[in-house]
Amino acid sequence: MGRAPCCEKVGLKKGRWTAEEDETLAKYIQTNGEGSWRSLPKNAGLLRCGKSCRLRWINYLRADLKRGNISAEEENTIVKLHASFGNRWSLIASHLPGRTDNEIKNYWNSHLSRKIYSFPGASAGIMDTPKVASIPPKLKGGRTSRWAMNKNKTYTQNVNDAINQRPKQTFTQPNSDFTVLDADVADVNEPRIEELEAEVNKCDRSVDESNDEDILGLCQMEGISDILESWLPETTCVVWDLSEEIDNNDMVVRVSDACRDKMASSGEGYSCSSSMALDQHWDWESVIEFNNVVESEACNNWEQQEKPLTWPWEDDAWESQSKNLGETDTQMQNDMVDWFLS
DNA sequence: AACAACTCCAACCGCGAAGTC
DNA sequence: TGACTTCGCGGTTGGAGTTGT
Repeated sequence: MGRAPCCEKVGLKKGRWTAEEDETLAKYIQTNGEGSWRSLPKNAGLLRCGKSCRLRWINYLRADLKRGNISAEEENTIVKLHASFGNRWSLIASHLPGRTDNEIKNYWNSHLSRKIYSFPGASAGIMDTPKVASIPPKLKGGRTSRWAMNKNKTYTQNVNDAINQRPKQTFTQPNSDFTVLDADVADVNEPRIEELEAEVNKCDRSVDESNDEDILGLCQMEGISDILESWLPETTCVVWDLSEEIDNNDMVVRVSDACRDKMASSGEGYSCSSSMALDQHWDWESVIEFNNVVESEACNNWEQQEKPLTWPWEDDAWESQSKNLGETDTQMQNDMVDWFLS
Protein backbone atom coordinates (compact mmCIF):
# COMPACT_ATOMS: atom_id res chain seq x y z
CA MET A 1 0.00 0.00 0.00
CA GLY A 2 1.37 3.30 -1.00
CA ARG A 3 1.56 6.36 1.08
CA ALA A 4 -1.77 8.03 1.54
CA PRO A 5 -2.04 11.45 -0.03
CA CYS A 6 -2.05 14.35 2.37
CA CYS A 7 -5.45 15.29 1.08
CA GLU A 8 -7.94 14.51 -1.62
CA LYS A 9 -6.42 16.29 -4.56
CA VAL A 10 -9.37 16.14 -6.91
CA GLY A 11 -10.90 19.54 -7.37
CA LEU A 12 -8.32 21.35 -5.31
CA LYS A 13 -6.78 24.60 -6.39
CA LYS A 14 -3.08 24.92 -6.98
CA GLY A 15 -0.76 27.79 -7.71
CA ARG A 16 -0.76 31.32 -6.38
CA TRP A 17 -3.02 32.26 -3.55
CA THR A 18 -5.53 35.00 -4.03
CA ALA A 19 -6.14 37.81 -1.55
CA GLU A 20 -9.52 36.27 -0.75
CA GLU A 21 -7.99 32.93 0.07
CA ASP A 22 -5.36 34.60 2.23
CA GLU A 23 -8.04 36.43 4.14
CA THR A 24 -10.10 33.29 4.63
CA LEU A 25 -7.11 31.33 5.89
CA ALA A 26 -5.87 34.11 8.17
CA LYS A 27 -9.29 34.63 9.71
CA TYR A 28 -9.77 30.93 10.30
CA ILE A 29 -6.40 30.50 11.99
CA GLN A 30 -6.86 33.63 14.09
CA THR A 31 -10.12 32.16 15.32
CA ASN A 32 -9.21 28.50 15.62
CA GLY A 33 -5.47 28.49 15.90
CA GLU A 34 -2.86 26.60 13.95
CA GLY A 35 -2.79 22.87 13.48
CA SER A 36 -5.08 20.19 12.09
CA TRP A 37 -3.94 21.17 8.67
CA ARG A 38 -5.61 18.25 7.04
CA SER A 39 -9.06 19.26 8.13
CA LEU A 40 -8.42 23.00 8.02
CA PRO A 41 -9.22 23.63 4.35
CA LYS A 42 -12.58 21.90 4.61
CA ASN A 43 -13.48 23.68 7.83
CA ALA A 44 -12.32 27.02 6.50
CA GLY A 45 -14.03 26.57 3.17
CA LEU A 46 -10.86 26.58 1.15
CA LEU A 47 -10.28 24.48 -1.93
CA ARG A 48 -6.69 23.92 -0.98
CA CYS A 49 -4.57 21.08 0.28
CA GLY A 50 -3.83 21.26 4.01
CA LYS A 51 -0.17 21.26 3.26
CA SER A 52 -0.59 24.23 1.00
CA CYS A 53 -2.50 26.08 3.74
CA ARG A 54 0.23 25.38 6.25
CA LEU A 55 2.90 26.62 3.90
CA ARG A 56 0.99 29.74 3.03
CA TRP A 57 0.45 30.55 6.68
CA ILE A 58 4.01 29.88 7.76
CA ASN A 59 5.72 31.59 4.87
CA TYR A 60 3.44 34.50 4.22
CA LEU A 61 0.52 35.15 6.50
CA ARG A 62 1.96 34.84 9.98
CA ALA A 63 1.88 38.15 11.81
CA ASP A 64 5.40 37.88 13.13
CA LEU A 65 7.04 37.69 9.75
CA LYS A 66 9.54 40.33 8.89
CA ARG A 67 8.99 41.97 5.55
CA GLY A 68 11.58 43.51 3.31
CA ASN A 69 15.04 42.69 2.16
CA ILE A 70 17.52 40.65 4.10
CA SER A 71 19.82 43.05 5.90
CA ALA A 72 23.61 42.85 5.80
CA GLU A 73 23.57 41.70 9.37
CA GLU A 74 21.07 38.97 8.60
CA GLU A 75 23.11 37.97 5.59
CA ASN A 76 26.19 37.57 7.70
CA THR A 77 24.23 35.54 10.18
CA ILE A 78 22.96 33.28 7.43
CA VAL A 79 26.46 32.76 6.11
CA LYS A 80 27.75 32.04 9.56
CA LEU A 81 25.00 29.61 10.42
CA HIS A 82 25.15 27.92 7.05
CA ALA A 83 28.84 27.33 7.62
CA SER A 84 27.95 25.53 10.80
CA PHE A 85 24.66 23.85 10.02
CA GLY A 86 24.70 23.38 6.28
CA ASN A 87 21.33 23.30 4.54
CA ARG A 88 19.35 23.00 7.75
CA TRP A 89 17.20 25.93 6.81
CA SER A 90 14.68 25.63 9.59
CA LEU A 91 17.47 25.64 12.13
CA ILE A 92 19.06 28.67 10.50
CA ALA A 93 15.68 30.38 10.36
CA SER A 94 15.20 29.81 14.07
CA HIS A 95 18.08 32.23 14.65
CA LEU A 96 16.57 34.89 12.42
CA PRO A 97 13.34 36.16 13.94
CA GLY A 98 10.68 36.88 11.37
CA ARG A 99 12.41 34.97 8.61
CA THR A 100 11.24 31.64 7.28
CA ASP A 101 13.27 28.66 6.23
CA ASN A 102 11.93 29.01 2.72
CA GLU A 103 12.95 32.64 2.54
CA ILE A 104 16.43 31.91 3.76
CA LYS A 105 16.78 28.96 1.44
CA ASN A 106 15.74 31.08 -1.50
CA TYR A 107 18.04 33.86 -0.46
CA TRP A 108 20.92 31.49 -0.13
CA ASN A 109 20.31 29.86 -3.49
CA SER A 110 19.76 33.08 -5.37
CA HIS A 111 22.24 35.40 -3.68
CA LEU A 112 24.75 33.90 -1.36
CA SER A 113 25.72 30.65 -3.02
CA ARG A 114 26.39 32.47 -6.24
CA LYS A 115 28.37 35.12 -4.46
CA ILE A 116 30.51 32.52 -2.79
CA TYR A 117 30.93 30.29 -5.81
CA SER A 118 31.86 33.30 -7.92
CA PHE A 119 35.25 33.29 -6.32
CA PRO A 120 37.90 32.78 -9.09
CA GLY A 121 38.59 29.11 -9.65
CA ALA A 122 35.58 27.85 -7.82
CA SER A 123 33.50 27.38 -10.93
CA ALA A 124 36.02 24.97 -12.38
CA GLY A 125 35.82 22.82 -9.32
CA ILE A 126 39.44 23.51 -8.62
CA MET A 127 40.38 26.05 -6.05
CA ASP A 128 43.69 27.77 -6.09
CA THR A 129 44.65 29.31 -2.82
CA PRO A 130 43.84 32.97 -3.06
CA LYS A 131 46.72 35.39 -2.89
CA VAL A 132 44.52 38.18 -1.71
CA ALA A 133 41.03 37.31 -0.81
CA SER A 134 38.25 39.77 -0.40
CA ILE A 135 35.88 36.86 -0.74
CA PRO A 136 36.90 33.63 0.91
CA PRO A 137 37.13 30.38 -0.98
CA LYS A 138 34.10 28.14 -0.84
CA LEU A 139 34.57 24.47 -1.34
CA LYS A 140 31.75 22.03 -1.68
CA GLY A 141 31.53 19.97 1.43
CA GLY A 142 33.78 22.38 3.18
CA ARG A 143 33.21 25.18 5.59
CA THR A 144 33.39 28.85 5.06
CA SER A 145 34.94 31.08 7.64
CA ARG A 146 32.51 33.57 9.07
CA TRP A 147 35.32 35.92 9.81
CA ALA A 148 36.51 35.60 6.27
CA MET A 149 33.00 36.18 4.98
CA ASN A 150 32.78 39.55 6.68
CA LYS A 151 32.10 41.94 3.84
CA ASN A 152 34.40 44.62 5.13
CA LYS A 153 37.14 42.25 6.11
CA THR A 154 40.47 42.44 4.35
CA TYR A 155 43.22 40.16 5.40
CA THR A 156 46.08 41.80 7.16
CA GLN A 157 49.44 42.02 5.48
CA ASN A 158 51.03 39.29 7.52
CA VAL A 159 48.21 36.98 6.64
CA ASN A 160 48.67 37.71 2.98
CA ASP A 161 52.39 37.13 3.34
CA ALA A 162 51.71 33.81 4.94
CA ILE A 163 49.39 32.89 2.13
CA ASN A 164 51.90 33.96 -0.46
CA GLN A 165 54.53 31.79 1.11
CA ARG A 166 52.38 28.74 0.83
CA PRO A 167 52.95 26.47 -2.09
CA LYS A 168 50.22 26.74 -4.64
CA GLN A 169 47.64 24.19 -3.70
CA THR A 170 44.95 22.50 -5.65
CA PHE A 171 41.88 21.35 -3.82
CA THR A 172 39.67 18.74 -5.29
CA GLN A 173 36.15 18.15 -4.18
CA PRO A 174 34.99 17.05 -1.78
CA ASN A 175 37.41 18.67 0.55
CA SER A 176 37.47 20.93 3.48
CA ASP A 177 39.26 24.21 3.43
CA PHE A 178 39.31 24.40 7.17
CA THR A 179 40.24 22.11 9.94
CA VAL A 180 38.61 22.37 13.27
CA LEU A 181 40.91 22.88 16.16
CA ASP A 182 39.36 22.54 19.53
CA ALA A 183 41.06 23.55 22.72
CA ASP A 184 39.90 23.80 26.24
CA VAL A 185 40.63 27.39 27.06
CA ALA A 186 40.68 26.88 30.77
CA ASP A 187 43.31 24.23 30.51
CA VAL A 188 45.71 26.13 28.33
CA ASN A 189 48.41 27.87 30.23
CA GLU A 190 48.51 30.85 27.99
CA PRO A 191 48.89 34.43 29.20
CA ARG A 192 46.66 35.85 26.50
CA ILE A 193 43.64 33.78 27.37
CA GLU A 194 42.07 36.59 29.33
CA GLU A 195 42.60 38.92 26.44
CA LEU A 196 41.04 36.40 24.13
CA GLU A 197 38.10 35.82 26.38
CA ALA A 198 37.59 39.55 26.64
CA GLU A 199 37.33 39.71 22.87
CA VAL A 200 34.92 36.81 22.87
CA ASN A 201 32.81 38.51 25.50
CA LYS A 202 32.44 41.55 23.27
CA CYS A 203 30.45 39.42 20.92
CA ASP A 204 26.73 39.35 20.81
CA ARG A 205 25.67 36.01 22.07
CA SER A 206 22.45 34.15 22.01
CA VAL A 207 21.33 30.78 23.15
CA ASP A 208 19.47 28.32 21.03
CA GLU A 209 17.20 26.98 23.70
CA SER A 210 16.23 23.96 21.69
CA ASN A 211 19.64 22.45 22.24
CA ASP A 212 21.17 24.86 24.69
CA GLU A 213 23.65 25.93 22.11
CA ASP A 214 25.58 29.11 22.57
CA ILE A 215 25.78 31.08 19.37
CA LEU A 216 28.27 33.85 18.92
CA GLY A 217 27.09 36.88 17.10
CA LEU A 218 29.04 38.73 14.50
CA CYS A 219 31.76 40.76 16.02
CA GLN A 220 35.39 41.26 16.73
CA MET A 221 36.54 38.37 14.65
CA GLU A 222 39.50 40.36 13.52
CA GLY A 223 40.67 41.00 17.06
CA ILE A 224 40.23 37.41 18.04
CA SER A 225 42.08 36.19 15.02
CA ASP A 226 44.96 38.55 15.67
CA ILE A 227 45.30 37.17 19.15
CA LEU A 228 45.15 33.63 17.93
CA GLU A 229 47.76 34.29 15.31
CA SER A 230 50.15 35.50 17.94
CA TRP A 231 49.09 32.62 20.10
CA LEU A 232 50.39 30.12 17.61
CA PRO A 233 53.71 31.70 16.64
CA GLU A 234 55.65 28.51 16.19
CA THR A 235 53.41 27.21 13.50
CA THR A 236 53.32 30.47 11.52
CA CYS A 237 49.75 29.44 10.96
CA VAL A 238 47.07 31.55 9.52
CA VAL A 239 44.20 31.38 11.90
CA TRP A 240 41.16 31.91 9.80
CA ASP A 241 38.28 31.83 12.08
CA LEU A 242 37.01 31.53 15.55
CA SER A 243 33.99 29.41 15.23
CA GLU A 244 30.62 30.05 16.73
CA GLU A 245 30.57 27.34 19.30
CA ILE A 246 31.67 28.46 22.67
CA ASP A 247 30.30 26.25 25.33
CA ASN A 248 31.58 26.78 28.80
CA ASN A 249 35.32 26.71 28.36
CA ASP A 250 35.44 24.87 25.09
CA MET A 251 36.57 26.94 22.20
CA VAL A 252 36.64 25.96 18.59
CA VAL A 253 38.88 27.68 16.12
CA ARG A 254 39.59 26.83 12.56
CA VAL A 255 42.95 26.91 10.95
CA SER A 256 43.98 26.75 7.36
CA ASP A 257 45.08 23.57 5.64
CA ALA A 258 48.56 25.01 5.47
CA CYS A 259 48.54 25.31 9.22
CA ARG A 260 47.38 21.77 9.65
CA ASP A 261 49.99 20.56 7.21
CA LYS A 262 52.60 22.47 9.09
CA MET A 263 51.56 20.83 12.30
CA ALA A 264 51.50 17.44 10.72
CA SER A 265 54.92 17.83 9.17
CA SER A 266 56.55 19.31 12.23
CA GLY A 267 56.94 15.91 13.77
CA GLU A 268 56.63 17.45 17.16
CA GLY A 269 54.13 16.83 19.83
CA TYR A 270 50.77 15.37 19.13
CA SER A 271 49.64 14.31 15.76
CA CYS A 272 46.47 12.64 16.86
CA SER A 273 43.23 14.29 16.05
CA SER A 274 39.48 14.15 16.01
CA SER A 275 38.71 12.05 18.99
CA MET A 276 35.27 11.38 20.25
CA ALA A 277 33.52 8.67 22.12
CA LEU A 278 31.11 6.82 19.90
CA ASP A 279 28.42 6.71 22.52
CA GLN A 280 28.36 10.46 22.87
CA HIS A 281 26.24 12.76 20.88
CA TRP A 282 28.47 14.83 18.74
CA ASP A 283 28.84 16.42 15.40
CA TRP A 284 31.72 17.33 13.19
CA GLU A 285 31.82 20.77 14.69
CA SER A 286 33.18 19.37 17.89
CA VAL A 287 35.94 17.37 16.36
CA ILE A 288 39.17 17.96 18.15
CA GLU A 289 42.60 18.43 16.74
CA PHE A 290 45.57 18.49 19.02
CA ASN A 291 49.04 19.71 18.31
CA ASN A 292 52.23 20.64 20.04
CA VAL A 293 51.16 24.21 20.57
CA VAL A 294 47.73 23.91 22.02
CA GLU A 295 47.54 21.30 24.67
CA SER A 296 44.43 20.62 26.60
CA GLU A 297 43.33 18.39 29.36
CA ALA A 298 41.32 16.52 26.84
CA CYS A 299 44.50 15.93 24.87
CA ASN A 300 46.24 14.58 27.91
CA ASN A 301 43.35 12.24 28.40
CA TRP A 302 43.52 11.01 24.86
CA GLU A 303 44.57 7.54 25.85
CA GLN A 304 41.70 7.20 28.29
CA GLN A 305 39.01 8.11 25.85
CA GLU A 306 36.74 5.37 24.70
CA LYS A 307 36.45 4.32 21.11
CA PRO A 308 38.06 7.35 19.61
CA LEU A 309 37.68 8.02 15.95
CA THR A 310 40.24 9.65 13.76
CA TRP A 311 40.08 11.49 10.52
CA PRO A 312 40.63 9.32 7.49
CA TRP A 313 43.39 11.57 6.25
CA GLU A 314 45.66 10.18 8.91
CA ASP A 315 46.68 6.97 7.26
CA ASP A 316 48.35 5.45 10.27
CA ALA A 317 45.68 6.49 12.66
CA TRP A 318 43.09 4.01 11.48
CA GLU A 319 45.39 1.13 12.03
CA SER A 320 46.76 2.23 15.38
CA GLN A 321 43.40 3.16 16.79
CA SER A 322 41.70 0.02 15.61
CA LYS A 323 44.43 -2.02 17.20
CA ASN A 324 43.92 -0.21 20.46
CA LEU A 325 40.26 -1.03 20.29
CA GLY A 326 40.68 -4.57 19.14
CA GLU A 327 38.87 -3.81 15.93
CA THR A 328 39.89 -4.03 12.33
CA ASP A 329 40.33 -0.97 10.19
CA THR A 330 37.26 -1.97 8.29
CA GLN A 331 35.18 -2.25 11.42
CA MET A 332 36.25 1.17 12.53
CA GLN A 333 35.56 2.67 9.17
CA ASN A 334 32.18 0.96 9.12
CA ASP A 335 31.47 2.44 12.53
CA MET A 336 32.17 5.85 11.16
CA VAL A 337 30.13 5.29 8.03
CA ASP A 338 27.22 3.97 10.08
CA TRP A 339 27.37 7.01 12.26
CA PHE A 340 27.67 9.30 9.31
CA LEU A 341 24.64 7.78 7.63
CA SER A 342 22.61 7.65 10.80
C1' DA B 1 9.54 46.89 -29.72
C1' DA B 2 10.36 42.09 -29.50
C1' DC B 3 12.52 38.34 -27.98
C1' DA B 4 15.74 35.67 -25.11
C1' DA B 5 18.01 34.94 -21.04
C1' DC B 6 18.15 35.40 -16.46
C1' DT B 7 16.55 36.18 -11.56
C1' DC B 8 13.75 35.52 -7.85
C1' DC B 9 10.54 33.47 -4.93
C1' DA B 10 6.07 31.27 -3.94
C1' DA B 11 4.53 26.96 -4.10
C1' DC B 12 4.81 22.06 -4.85
C1' DC B 13 6.59 17.46 -3.96
C1' DG B 14 8.47 13.49 -1.70
C1' DC B 15 10.39 11.81 2.26
C1' DG B 16 11.16 10.77 7.09
C1' DA B 17 10.00 11.48 11.94
C1' DA B 18 6.67 11.63 15.29
C1' DG B 19 2.20 10.79 16.84
C1' DT B 20 -2.07 8.05 17.14
C1' DC B 21 -4.89 4.14 17.24
C1' DT C 1 3.78 -3.84 17.37
C1' DG C 2 2.45 -2.31 13.12
C1' DA C 3 -0.49 0.34 10.12
C1' DC C 4 -1.80 4.66 9.27
C1' DT C 5 -1.94 9.81 9.79
C1' DT C 6 -0.01 14.19 10.45
C1' DC C 7 3.52 17.35 10.37
C1' DG C 8 7.72 19.51 9.07
C1' DC C 9 11.80 19.70 6.29
C1' DG C 10 14.66 20.33 2.27
C1' DG C 11 14.98 19.91 -2.76
C1' DT C 12 12.92 21.35 -6.84
C1' DT C 13 9.90 23.68 -10.09
C1' DG C 14 7.06 27.11 -12.55
C1' DG C 15 6.21 31.35 -13.83
C1' DA C 16 6.12 36.39 -13.16
C1' DG C 17 9.15 40.02 -13.40
C1' DT C 18 13.52 42.05 -14.87
C1' DT C 19 17.45 42.79 -17.68
C1' DG C 20 20.09 42.36 -21.80
C1' DT C 21 20.50 42.23 -26.82
